[in-house]
Amino acid sequence: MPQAADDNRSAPDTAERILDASEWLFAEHGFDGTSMRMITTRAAVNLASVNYHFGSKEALFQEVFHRRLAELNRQRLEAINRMEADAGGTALKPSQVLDGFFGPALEMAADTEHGGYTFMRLLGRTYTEPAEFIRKFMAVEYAEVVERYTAALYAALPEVPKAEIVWRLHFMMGAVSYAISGIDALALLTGHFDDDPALLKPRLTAFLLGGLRAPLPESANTATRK
Amino acid sequence: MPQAADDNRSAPDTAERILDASEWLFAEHGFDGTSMRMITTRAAVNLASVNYHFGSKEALFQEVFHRRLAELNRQRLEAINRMEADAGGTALKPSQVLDGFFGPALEMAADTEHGGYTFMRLLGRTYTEPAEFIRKFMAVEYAEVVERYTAALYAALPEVPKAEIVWRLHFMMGAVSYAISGIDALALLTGHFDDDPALLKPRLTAFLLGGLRAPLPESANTATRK
DNA sequence: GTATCATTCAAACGTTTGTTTGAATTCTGC
DNA sequence: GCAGAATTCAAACAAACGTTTGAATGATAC
Repeated sequence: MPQAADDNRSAPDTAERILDASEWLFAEHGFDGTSMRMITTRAAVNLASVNYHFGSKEALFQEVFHRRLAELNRQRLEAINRMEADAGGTALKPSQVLDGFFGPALEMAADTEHGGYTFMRLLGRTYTEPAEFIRKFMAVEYAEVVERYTAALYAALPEVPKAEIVWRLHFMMGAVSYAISGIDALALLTGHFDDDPALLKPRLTAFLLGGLRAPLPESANTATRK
Repeated sequence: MPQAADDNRSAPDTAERILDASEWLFAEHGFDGTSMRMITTRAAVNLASVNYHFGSKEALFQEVFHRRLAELNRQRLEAINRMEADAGGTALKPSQVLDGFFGPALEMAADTEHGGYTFMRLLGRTYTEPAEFIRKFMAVEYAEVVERYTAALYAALPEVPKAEIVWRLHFMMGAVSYAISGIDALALLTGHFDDDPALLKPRLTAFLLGGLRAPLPESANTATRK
């Protein structure tokens, strides 16, 4: 057993090396496509050290997510707390809400030096991997943030039915996920891609806002706000 | 060897049973998470019959995709051919282009009886699985359709820079993919989901059109159309 | 009915999988 | 420097992996 599971100071760097190596490998090959030997080889540690430090492959996978998602959602909550305090009881603007929610994710995705980009690629592909144990802890990790931001969107768009907002948030998450993790696929489908990556955020924000504020479909116009 | 690889009449149903079983399993557990024994057990055929009929697990995976994508893209090409013929040289409306491209996919996704929904879930998660051999044949399978539809979008939105259109097409594919394959994830994040699935298409179309026609980001306003 | 093909089957192939073990080593507090 | 805990290490474990084999069964043609 390691001295203390949550104390990063006592464990020199073996655990961290494993996290970094597996983060990249999971993003590249998926959970099942990544073996313990691939991980320990890339991290340059002994094969048994994963089980020693994390207990199992599944537990390691969860820890890879927890490390980043905790920070990501902390930033999101901080952003909405600050914005709502500044607004003093009045509703936020839709663009503010989107910025608070997707901004931290896009910033993390822009960080190619400390693994942020790698993790966001992993996160994108994990949304569509419906493995049981993954979905469970994702729900826990996201619960508070989703509740706060959907409430903020309800207030920001009082004329849009709540069900519509939930759907559009879902669509937006898909668009963002693709924007981050599917760049390779895009390049493959449309030929080469010689564009400035720094332009991603304004491009994406414009697109999301357009979709979020789009006119309601006819079938939804008759629905009452509940 | 089977009598004839492309003659569905001579092979009774073993090959088809394998395709149906593996389609569902690949969607549920991914390529690496699905074993030959899971496939042959679910299809109720002998273990060796996959290699006999398809050659290998990878070749089976490709055939699962080819079977559906060939039909999907055939419909897409038929749709754009018909629309452009009707338009007689004038540019199509953006909503028409989107309908031609995403309509067949959404219809397939609505078919829960013949595996269409299962396949679309599989397709959604496969976009984010960057396995080498998968990306290769996806590019081939999609080449013609993407070329035709991007060209139609260029003509439909002459005031929008081409690079912007390519990006927005990418965003839209992400939104659609999530809309189809990520419903479980959405239900998990936002609580239960008591909504009419038939409303998906109008909801999604409204969102996509809003995003596609959104005002350009400031940073792109200065860019010239190339 | 016999020859010829396609297909199915049970069994085994050699690898690779995640995990465990117990001894060797390194670190920590005194 | 010594006791005791934490960590690393090489080796092994049973189980599962994709694929191959050769004989048994099925269907088709003459």
